[in-house]
Amino acid sequence: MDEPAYQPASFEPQWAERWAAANPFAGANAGAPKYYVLEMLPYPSGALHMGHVRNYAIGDALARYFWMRGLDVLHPMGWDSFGLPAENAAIKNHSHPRAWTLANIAHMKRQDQRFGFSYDWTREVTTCLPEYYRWNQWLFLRFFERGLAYRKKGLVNWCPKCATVLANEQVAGGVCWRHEDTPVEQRELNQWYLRTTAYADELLRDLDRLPGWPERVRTMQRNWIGRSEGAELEFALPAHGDRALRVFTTRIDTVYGASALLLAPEHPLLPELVDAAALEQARRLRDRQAHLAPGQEPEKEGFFTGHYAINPFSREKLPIWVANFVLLGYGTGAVMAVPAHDQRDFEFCTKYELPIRPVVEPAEGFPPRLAAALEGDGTLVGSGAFTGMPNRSALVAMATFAQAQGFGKGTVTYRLQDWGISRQRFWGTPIPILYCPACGTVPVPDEQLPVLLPDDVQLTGQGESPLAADPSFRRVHCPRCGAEARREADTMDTFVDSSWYFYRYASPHESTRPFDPAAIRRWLPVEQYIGGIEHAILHLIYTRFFTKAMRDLGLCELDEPVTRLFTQGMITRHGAKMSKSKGNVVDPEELIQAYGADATRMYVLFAAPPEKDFDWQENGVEGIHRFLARVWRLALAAAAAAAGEGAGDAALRRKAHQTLRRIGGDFEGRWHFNTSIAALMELVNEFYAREGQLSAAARAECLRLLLLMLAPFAPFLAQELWQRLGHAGAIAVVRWPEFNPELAREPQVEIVVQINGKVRARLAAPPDSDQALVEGLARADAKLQPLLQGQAPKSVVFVPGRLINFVL
RNA sequence: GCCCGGGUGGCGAAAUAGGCAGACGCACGGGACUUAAAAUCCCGAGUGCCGCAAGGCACGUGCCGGUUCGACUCCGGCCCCGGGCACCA
Repeated sequence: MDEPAYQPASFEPQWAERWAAANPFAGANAGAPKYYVLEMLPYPSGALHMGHVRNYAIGDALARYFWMRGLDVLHPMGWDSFGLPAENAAIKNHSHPRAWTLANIAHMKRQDQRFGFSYDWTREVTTCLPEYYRWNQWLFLRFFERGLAYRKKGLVNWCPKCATVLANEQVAGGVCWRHEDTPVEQRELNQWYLRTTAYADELLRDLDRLPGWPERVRTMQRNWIGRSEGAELEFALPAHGDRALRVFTTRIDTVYGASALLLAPEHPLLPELVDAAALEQARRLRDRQAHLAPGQEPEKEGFFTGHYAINPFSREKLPIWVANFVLLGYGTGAVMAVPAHDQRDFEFCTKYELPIRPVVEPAEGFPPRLAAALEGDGTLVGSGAFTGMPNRSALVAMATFAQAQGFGKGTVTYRLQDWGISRQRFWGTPIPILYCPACGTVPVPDEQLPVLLPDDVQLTGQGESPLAADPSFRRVHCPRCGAEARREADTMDTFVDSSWYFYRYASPHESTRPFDPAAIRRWLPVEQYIGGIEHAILHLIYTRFFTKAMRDLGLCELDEPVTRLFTQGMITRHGAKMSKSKGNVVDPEELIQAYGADATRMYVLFAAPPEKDFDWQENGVEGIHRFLARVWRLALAAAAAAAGEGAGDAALRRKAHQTLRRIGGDFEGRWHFNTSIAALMELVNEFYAREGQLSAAARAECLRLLLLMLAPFAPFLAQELWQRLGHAGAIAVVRWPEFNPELAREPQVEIVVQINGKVRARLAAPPDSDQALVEGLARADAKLQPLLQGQAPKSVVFVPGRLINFVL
């Protein structure tokens, strides 16, 4: 009798529909300990790509496993649906960004459901809908009240292709994160900022409290925050009354060796010091700096301003220069040049023939070269009252002295800067602020939220925010004085949306506040977050900042939002990242057509450990399809049953329980699902090898275990066979089987006998045999006698169940 | 330059107590079934050498060295690949 062939298309869609209509998990383990597994929400660009499939296959396997382990699992999905591509598509199609976005969401949601991912769709969050973005506005206002949101005029990164401002985190190597061929320009604009620097220290310190995060990500965040301890010093400007130049240094111990003060070309004091021609020269230095290819270091350049400042320690008169390598955004935008103890200062001062004076004598053992003096510890020389002091001590003593004298103090400086969130775009959350000629900057009152995006708007992709050109949006009355006022026309960076979306999942329909604190206490923090490494310093710093800020606003009680973070590897093809422009994309939809959703997602897990990059293999999915068909035939075959106890029963049971141990270990440990799946294949191979020697009972029992273990990886097949074999209900809510160590134990093991590390014989022994027994067996072995030559071994190394090694 | 990863068959990989290197799969070869093909099932396979054969010997986890009875695994030095940061004072 022939069983029907394995045709996933004949049953996957039906289960997909049933699971979409009624999530089989919902409420199954209510009241049990919770497990919040979260995958980074996607931008609805149009269709799922293989990266999504990998991300969701990992999350879904975990969700399903922990469900079966009896935990109350929260596994939600949503849409990061504001952003530029929607706006560009709208310009192209003469439609509204909303239409394009919502159509994409509908399509991608169907794809998610077709894959059978176990999301709780009753918690779906869509960030471009007013019911979500009004809480962006509400949170912004709370931040504003606390001084965590503020507006300032300053130099910002501008991407000409995006036609908008970018945050520092969105610029890498001088180019836009979305347009890697487009250098970012500097513009001076009035922009809104979130005060991430208020949490710089905590964001850095708490990285040590995130052992569940990859070291790589923590390192990247540490570098990004870039804390350095040092001192700020004031250098008086005698020609400018009581004005002074503030300088940050980590080497206050070298202050007596300063030869000049160097200003960043954009330094705000510069216009007071020099004439228009010199300002123009400074501007050119800055521009040349901005247009460098990534990784390129320009030659040090600068010019003398004609002014002098007084070294507060030595009272020496130092020339003030402008230097291209001094950064306005770091420290105070001005440094003291100590050429004897800093490589960059050395290059600069050598070029412009400024004096070079060592003031730290290297400790003995250092070669008497300048390079050695640049680094390393030593004793101060030529440093006034501090001469003779070890430089480590001087770091503290001189800062203390400066503070006592009132011209400086020890400080900490961060590389991290405040997060510029203004975007000159339409498709984003409107910033809820008004500008009144009488009252100034006025927040929109809470009861007027949300500030809605208009439906009819001219999108051009040029110039300032499209909202600025919409008079009905812009014109408004001041809520304080009633005078005619103007609305802020910029919208928020979409990274604001994604900074707290997973809080919203906990109480997605809350209509009076962003989320219900009780629901947050129930579900947060996220036990396991899964996503791409590309967000290591964007999203993953912003969301940590939001958590801390919301905590200080009394909205939640968390210090950190995510306990464990997993960064999945990239899928490449022909060695390159998949992209439409390279024409090397693999469409998950086509794979479903050809091999089914189970095979597609299972291959992605089988191809490599999930944290590793892997290159797409054309016939890999086919191999998994073949395996699943093997399972199908095995489950539905009318196998000849052995009478009574089958000769293969014990061996199959053993293999099944060994598999249970391995897969359980993979889920609790490293998530090397490739080996979990390999273990399942071994089990199926064992089935085939033992076919005909199995009792009906043992066969049914092991088949049941196989299906349960398959459920996290190929849920449709597991469910379909579960039903066909006459088991009731949803396999997803069946308890994960208990591992039985008795059944998994080998009846006997092969012991490898070595002499001086060379394999000389093999012999069978009970699995828990002790050293004396195995040693006795080995000596009794006739072959071994001549090799031992009657010698008593110096020592015997015994590894239970593995080997015995005689050391002669 | 600094900081993280990584380097194992034709390919993806496995080996998480320092203990049989290459599980599992892809591709490949052979056989069974078939009129035939596909599908399926079974078998083979790191490299080299010896042997009619069963089998045996040597070498083998980027390179060099060390520790150890024994090293993909630990230690020291180096090479290569990928990623992050980078004139941060």
